[in-house]
Amino acid sequence: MQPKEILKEHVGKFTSISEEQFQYFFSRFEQRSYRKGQAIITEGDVVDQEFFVLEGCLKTFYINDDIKMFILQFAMPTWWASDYNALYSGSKASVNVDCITDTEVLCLSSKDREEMCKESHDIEHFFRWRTNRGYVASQKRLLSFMNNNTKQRYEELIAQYPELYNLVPKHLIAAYLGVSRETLSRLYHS
Amino acid sequence: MQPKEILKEHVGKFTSISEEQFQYFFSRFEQRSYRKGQAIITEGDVVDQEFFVLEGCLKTFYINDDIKMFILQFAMPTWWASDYNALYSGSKASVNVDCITDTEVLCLSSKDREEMCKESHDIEHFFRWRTNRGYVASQKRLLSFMNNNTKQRYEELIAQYPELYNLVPKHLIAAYLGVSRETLSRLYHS
DNA sequence: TACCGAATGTGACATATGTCACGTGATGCC
DNA sequence: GGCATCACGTGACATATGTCACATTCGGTA
Repeated sequence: MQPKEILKEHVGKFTSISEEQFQYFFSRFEQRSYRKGQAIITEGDVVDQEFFVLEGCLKTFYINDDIKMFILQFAMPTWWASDYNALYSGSKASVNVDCITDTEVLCLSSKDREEMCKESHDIEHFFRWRTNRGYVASQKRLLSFMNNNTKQRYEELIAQYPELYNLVPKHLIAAYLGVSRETLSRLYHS
Repeated sequence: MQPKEILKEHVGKFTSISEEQFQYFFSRFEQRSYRKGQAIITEGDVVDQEFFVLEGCLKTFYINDDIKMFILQFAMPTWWASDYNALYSGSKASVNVDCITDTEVLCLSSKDREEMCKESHDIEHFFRWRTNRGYVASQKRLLSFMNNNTKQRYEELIAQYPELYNLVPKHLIAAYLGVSRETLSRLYHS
């Protein structure tokens, strides 16, 4: 499927906009290719863009003072990634985004997003529902963190994204679940 | 401060709308009073309203199969509370909302929210930014869960809401932090 | 081919946390 | 006044998890 169609199908899930308006919407995105391992956002960067994944897989992560990595999100196709705290507040990035595999994204600047939201009620509607969905997903993950043990969270993750099992090294899965790689390993080998 | 002024100041933080439009916005809310301990949303309910806290304190919580409570949010004045998963998806409530103290809220139905968002671009803009803020707060809490230990999370919470220290029983603080009340107690008594 | 580094598994041990039990003090209600 | 309930602290112990150390496997590369 072409990038334009992927985005259109995604937008169509939340709102109905005219073909003409979609063309305009799409024209504001810039397509980019990244290689496996490449960084997209690094801690301390000025963040003025967000990324819609067409193909491949990104991770959003945080490195603490003890050099431990925590993964906030794996961004699979049709998911958005950025440092939204920095993006919305104008502060410097406190999290990193990089590529787990070769990845194709559509990139949208904050300036373009806000301009389009101002010009078009429909587009603002789309972004409201996109964030609604993100908020609910984030709340669900929080609840899962408190309520489920590591094994349950692992199985939940793999059930939701079976492709992660072969795509992503286990120590990254562990960093997403918030446990050490040893603990994850012992979950299903003892 | 009057309810109308509290809401107006809150809305003004995210968007600038005309006095006339704000009057209309406000007219769609219904003010309600609840008593300490009273339930506002119970698991299994149909959820078609959200609540803006004017005064007092709510908690949003989940009870798991082992009858353990996990608190997703304390809703202080000018915060919103509901089961947003249920509210946005139309499913039945999976979380509960009740009153920690006597509480005054402004209540808005989903129907009214969506009607107003459709009628008014400015109001849709407001709700987009409200959810943006909620999303960022949720992400921060998730990160805090993974990165900080219980003591750090406790101090972070009290620094953010000093009034909680005297307002809320310690076992509820523990349920927010995701630890047992005994563990919380030992944090600062041993 | 030989070597290196990354990913993974696993044993040993320390630490954090949960669970259960019990005691105390404060509060509210009959 | 007396009783029940709740909030809270704390000791004892089990369990889960982190940390450190080391071995193995596998791909990629010189």
